Amino acid sequence: MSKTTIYDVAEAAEVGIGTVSRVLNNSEKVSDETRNKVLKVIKELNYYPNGMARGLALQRTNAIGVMVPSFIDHFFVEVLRGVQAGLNQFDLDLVLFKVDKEEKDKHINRVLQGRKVDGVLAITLDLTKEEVNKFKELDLPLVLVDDYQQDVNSIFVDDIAGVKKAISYLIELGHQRIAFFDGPLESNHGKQRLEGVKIAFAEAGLEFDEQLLQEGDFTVESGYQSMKKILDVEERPTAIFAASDDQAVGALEAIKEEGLSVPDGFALIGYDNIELARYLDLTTVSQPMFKMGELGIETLAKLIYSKQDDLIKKKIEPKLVIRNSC
Amino acid sequence: MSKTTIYDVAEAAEVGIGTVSRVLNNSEKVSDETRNKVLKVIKELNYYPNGMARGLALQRTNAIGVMVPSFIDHFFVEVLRGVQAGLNQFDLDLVLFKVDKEEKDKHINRVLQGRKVDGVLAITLDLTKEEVNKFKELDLPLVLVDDYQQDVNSIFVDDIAGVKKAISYLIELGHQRIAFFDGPLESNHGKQRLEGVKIAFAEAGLEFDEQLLQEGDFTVESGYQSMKKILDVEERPTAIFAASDDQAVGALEAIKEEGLSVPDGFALIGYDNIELARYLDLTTVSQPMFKMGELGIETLAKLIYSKQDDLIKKKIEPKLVIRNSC
DNA sequence: CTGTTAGCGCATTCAT
DNA sequence: ATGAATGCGCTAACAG
Repeated sequence: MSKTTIYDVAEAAEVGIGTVSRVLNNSEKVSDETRNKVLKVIKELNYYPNGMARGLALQRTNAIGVMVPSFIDHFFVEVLRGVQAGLNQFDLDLVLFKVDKEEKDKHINRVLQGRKVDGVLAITLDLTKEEVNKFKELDLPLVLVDDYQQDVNSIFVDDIAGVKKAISYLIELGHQRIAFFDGPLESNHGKQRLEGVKIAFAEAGLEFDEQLLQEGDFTVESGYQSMKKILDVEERPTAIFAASDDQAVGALEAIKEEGLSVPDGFALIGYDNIELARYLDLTTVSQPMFKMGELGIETLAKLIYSKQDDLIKKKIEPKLVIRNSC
Repeated sequence: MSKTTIYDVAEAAEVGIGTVSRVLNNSEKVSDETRNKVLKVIKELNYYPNGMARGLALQRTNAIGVMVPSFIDHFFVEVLRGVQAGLNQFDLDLVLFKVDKEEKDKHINRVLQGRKVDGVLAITLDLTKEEVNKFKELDLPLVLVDDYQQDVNSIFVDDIAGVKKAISYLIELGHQRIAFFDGPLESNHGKQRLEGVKIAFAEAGLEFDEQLLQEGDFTVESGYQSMKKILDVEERPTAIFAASDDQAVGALEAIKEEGLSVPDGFALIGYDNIELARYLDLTTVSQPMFKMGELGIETLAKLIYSKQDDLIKKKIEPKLVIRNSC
C-alpha cells in the first residue's frame, strides 16, 4: 500500500498512463467510459499523484511561500489567518519560511532557489531593492505585505494617514505636547510614521518637539524604557502616542509605576489594535491584518496563475479605534 | 538567469553531472581540485539544486508538515513558535496544512498522498485510530502534539494532573460548589479534564455536582454562555473552573455584566496561561506550549532522519500559575 | 576519482 | 480517443 503510482492505476484500469494523466488533469479528450473506469480504479486504489513528480514535470509546485520575520507576534498571526482564508479558494499548499534578520540573505536564497513554491508573500520584511531584484531575476512572483516598494506588488497600509488620525485626535482633545514612541528609524514603518507625526503637527499649525521622540523597536520593553525616559523630561508631555500597542502596554506599566494612570496622568494611543488593546481599553490605530493576508494571497494567485504582469498595489486605510485611554 | 541546472554547472566546470552531484552532497570521493573547480562554478552561476527534482530522486523532501485545526488561536501560535525554534537545528522546510473538521478526511489524504513532506506533526487534532493508521500504511512518520494515542508517538500534557491542581487549590481555599466549563465532551481534552475534575473531588471526599458542568468549545463566547447559565442556577457555585483561558475571559464578561467581580463574586481559574491571562490577573493552569512544539519537531526529526522506530512518548507536567482571581 | 546511465512519477507531444 | 515515448533535474549504481 505504500506507494501507488500512475502505473499501478494504468495497469489496473487497463489503459496507458497517458490516459490516467488526462483524467487526472481533467483533459476533455477522454471518453466518458474510460474516464469513469479510471476514476473508479483511482478511488479503489486510493491513489493521489505524487506532488514532487508533478512539480518536476509541470515546473510548478502548487504551493506558495510565506516569508515572515523570525519574530512572530499577534500581527503575523492575524495576517496568516487571512492568508489561510484566502488560500481556501485555491488548491495550494502553504510553505512557511522564517527569515532571520541576521541571515536574511541565506534564507532568501534558500526560498528562491529551492524552487519549492510558485510565488512568495513577504510579510513585514523591509526587503531591500537588491533583495527584491533577486526575485525578478529568477522570475519568481513576489508580493509584499505590510511593506512597500516602488515597482513591486504591494499590499500596504497608509501609515501616514493612520498616524495623522491619531495625532489629530489628540490635538483636538487639546494636547499640544505629545511624545512619540517610534519603531526603528531605519525601518520603513519607523520613517513613515515619524513623517506622519510631523505632517499632522504641521497641519495643525504646531511644531513637533523632537525631544519627545523616542526611537524603539515595537516591543513592550521598548515602550517601557521610552516612557521611563519621558518621565525624566523637564517639561513632560500630556499625551503619548506609541507606534505599536505593545509599546503602549510597556508605557502603561511605567506610568503605573510612577503612580499615575491613564487617561488622567497621560493620554495614551497605541497602534495595531491587538486583542489586548480591547481589554486595556486602549485607543489605537487599527490595521486590517486579516484583510491584508487575504488580499496578499489573492494578489499572488492572480500573478501566478493568470500570468498577469501589471503591477498590483493596494493601499489600505487604517482606522482610529476610540476607547478610553485619552 | 532563470534556471541553472546541474548540466549547466557540469558543462561550465568541464566535468560530468555525477561529479557535480557528488560535491553537492559532500561525497568524499572527489578530488580537492575538481571539488574546488565545481564549487567555484556553482558560486559563479549562483546555482542551487532544484528541490522537486532532488525530492523525486531521493524520495525525500526535506520538509515536514504541520497539521493544525482551522481554528487558530493563542495556543497554536505558541506551539508553532516552538516548532520553528526547533526547526532551526535542522535544515527543513515547514509546510502548514490546515485541517478542517468538516473535511478532515480530504485534507488528511492530501497531506498523505501529496508526499510533499517527510513526516507530519499533528497539533491538537484529535485524530482517530483509523486516521492514524493511514499514516502507518503509507509509512509516513507522525507525531501527535497535544494529543495522545496508545501506539503513536505523542507529546502531550497530563490533563488530569493539571485539572487536579486547579480543583485542589480551589478546595483548599474553601470552595465546595465549583462549576466546570469543559470543552466538547467528545474531544480527548474534554473527556480527560472532566475525569480529572471528578478524581479531584473524589480525593477530597467531595462529590462533583453534575449540574455545575457546562459543555462548551473553548471559545470566549462559549465561556460567556456557560456563565450565563450558571447564573441562573438556584444554588450558585462559589467558584468557576474553565477548561480554557478564553472561556474564563467569557465568563468574566458575564460576571461583570451581572454586576459582580472576581474574586469577590466568584473565584475563577482558567487553563492555558495565554498572554492575556497575565493582564487579567487570572489564575490558570500553564501548558508549556512552546516546549511542546519544540519537542514535537525534535521527535519527528529523530524518527525521520535517524530511522528510529521505537515509540516515543513524552508527558509534560502542567503548572498552576497562581494570580489573584481566586 | 570520474563520466555515463537508469530510474524517481508524472505531463505531454507524437503517432495511431 | 488513446498508447508509447520523451523530458523535467537530480541521485545512485555501474563501469572504467
